[in-house]
Amino acid sequence: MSMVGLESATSLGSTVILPPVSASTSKLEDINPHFATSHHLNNTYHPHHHNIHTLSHHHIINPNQQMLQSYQQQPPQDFYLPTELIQQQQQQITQQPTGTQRGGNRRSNTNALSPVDQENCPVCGDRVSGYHYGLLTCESCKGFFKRTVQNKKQYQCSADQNCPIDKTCRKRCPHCRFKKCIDRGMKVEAVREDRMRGGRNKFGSYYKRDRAQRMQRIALSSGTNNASVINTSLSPTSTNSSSAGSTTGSFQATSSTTSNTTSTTDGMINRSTPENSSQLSYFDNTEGKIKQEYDLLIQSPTLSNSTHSSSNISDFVMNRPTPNYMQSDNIAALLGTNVDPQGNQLSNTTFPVYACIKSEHFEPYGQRSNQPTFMENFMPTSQGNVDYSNNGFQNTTIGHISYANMTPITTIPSNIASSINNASPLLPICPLPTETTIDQVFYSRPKTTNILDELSKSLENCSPVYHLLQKQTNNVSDRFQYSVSVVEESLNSLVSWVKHVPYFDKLHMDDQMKLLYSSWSTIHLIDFTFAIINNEVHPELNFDVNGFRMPTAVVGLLGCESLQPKWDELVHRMQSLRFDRYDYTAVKFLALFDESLVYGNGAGLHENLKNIALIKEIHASILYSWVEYKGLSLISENDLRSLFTQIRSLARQAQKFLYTKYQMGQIDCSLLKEMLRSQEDNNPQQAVYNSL
DNA sequence: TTAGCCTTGAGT
DNA sequence: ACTCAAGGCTAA
Repeated sequence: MSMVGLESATSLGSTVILPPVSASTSKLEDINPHFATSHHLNNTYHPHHHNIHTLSHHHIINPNQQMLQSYQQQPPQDFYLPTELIQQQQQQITQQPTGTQRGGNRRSNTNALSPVDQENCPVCGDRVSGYHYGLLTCESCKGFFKRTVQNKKQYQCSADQNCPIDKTCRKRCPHCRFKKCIDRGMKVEAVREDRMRGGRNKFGSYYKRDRAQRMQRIALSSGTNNASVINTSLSPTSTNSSSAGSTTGSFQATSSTTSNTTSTTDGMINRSTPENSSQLSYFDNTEGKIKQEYDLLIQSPTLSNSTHSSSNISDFVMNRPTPNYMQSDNIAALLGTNVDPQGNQLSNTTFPVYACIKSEHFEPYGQRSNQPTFMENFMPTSQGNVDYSNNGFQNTTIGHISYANMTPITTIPSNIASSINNASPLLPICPLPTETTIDQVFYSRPKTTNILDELSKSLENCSPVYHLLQKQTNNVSDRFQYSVSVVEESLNSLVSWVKHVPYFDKLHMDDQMKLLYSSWSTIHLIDFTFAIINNEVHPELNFDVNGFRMPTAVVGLLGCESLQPKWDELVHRMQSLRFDRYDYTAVKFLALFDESLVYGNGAGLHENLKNIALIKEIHASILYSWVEYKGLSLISENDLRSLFTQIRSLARQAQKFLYTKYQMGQIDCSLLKEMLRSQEDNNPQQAVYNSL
């Protein structure tokens, strides 16, 4: 083996790994402080200590893995290639000479139209050798992932847990490499506990579907003589009628041209995890019935052969984004999904990182019929009261609000039962909040805990503003383009971060996207404004290389320099209110959980939010906490609301400015374009931001 | 330890 | 019979 980078292999268990490169060169996606230093793992790998520690062995659940990240340009519509074309393409793949498809050299036939040929490993950028543990990866990352899970290794990063990972330096920091594997969607459950070889697992159908989509995208983007066939498949009649659960979207012919070049420092890594990656949804309740259900399934023989009805939990285990967002599932893919094919909400789902599974082949699961289905766990039992101890609502609070004393109902009239699926995941099963309930929630709050305290913990996951600014120093032609590139990076960071925000991650993905669409510019402005007034970044950017200067605030204003006077006013007001980190946290989360924000004036549109009640609850709680915090300084709630509104208004004006730039074709960033496009998609009749 | 190649075996 | 994603083996 050739020695790569700073690593040198010595004797057993003593590979020396020198410190990774500077954190400033890391990818935003790698910054994931939620990544648990698993205490499930036995072997702690300390590169600097040259030894291996043995820790106790017990399972952990990493709440971070609710959603898979996907970094590919996403389809505008939910349509598919004709089955014949897909089959044709599959034949091209399978008609390769046997014996040449081994290991890393398989799929070397360049004529084959296969994802394996087209993709780079989403972890390190090396050549993909096939699906491994839920993801198209290279052989080395497959092996690395397998070793890590099988041997329960625990690594330690000697830097800031955001080391870049690419083909040349993937060996330097196994901690960050594994983190990236997880972040990109590799599934520890696919590593067999009993190490049984061969056979198939329940991911098969997912791989098949994903492969079909990839081939479709490849076909669409290749612009070959298949084009005529493809185009006919894109008729409007086929775009909106896809059956839920059967598809995961397809690909836009023009979208792939810009998707893989998003500014990142480890440019070798294409954004190439499975688009619309499905995820395993799972209750974060070790004792819970849901997990038992999950385990039962995941240890089961192949699902496709199971005798289960199609409506059992298996439908929820591998779930898909809803077709509604196929036109914008760049974000959808980044967010992942926690909705089931029927569009019901899967809330309170987390992902078992170190739940390495037993082989599926030997595990009996005949008792399954005695287990409640996933949805049954949400529903009242017919025998009596709901058992909250096992349904995921146990000890649930919003900040300082406890719902423990709520009385569940035992039967639900059919006309309101359907609303339960859209109800707050934080509420016990209770079809409609009563006045009493609301009173209890909002006016009898114990002061021991605070939702902002809870939410603020997730801020550790945010990329600092200076980091965003630092990363965008190349290929910048002018101030506006620089701003746009930073905004794009900021959006990447935002989407990464938001997945780990408490409560947000429990929302239906449709809601998550709507909130993101309507809050991104405000959050971006808040981040930059606070960074400036808090002296985290210099108020002026000076580019020696490019020869231009600009106020940092302009970046916060999405490149709109004419808004600077208004921004100055805002800052003046913030400073007069002694705007501090707590205020920053409050405003940021108010912006995120703002149901009234959705789509500008959005008359009635907020009703489209599936979890409107929860979002309102959270918003109110945040405001309450903020008022409480500011209470001693003679600032009224209205002052705070007004400040928030002012920030939001400014951000929307900036967004309006950017939208005109977008219409003029001056923006070439995929995420940003999606954000700007969203206002068209969702509100074509209204000039969304006319309400400013 | 890594990573490329090999073996396996349920699914098709 | 073939596929392909698991696990295994082993040179570096």
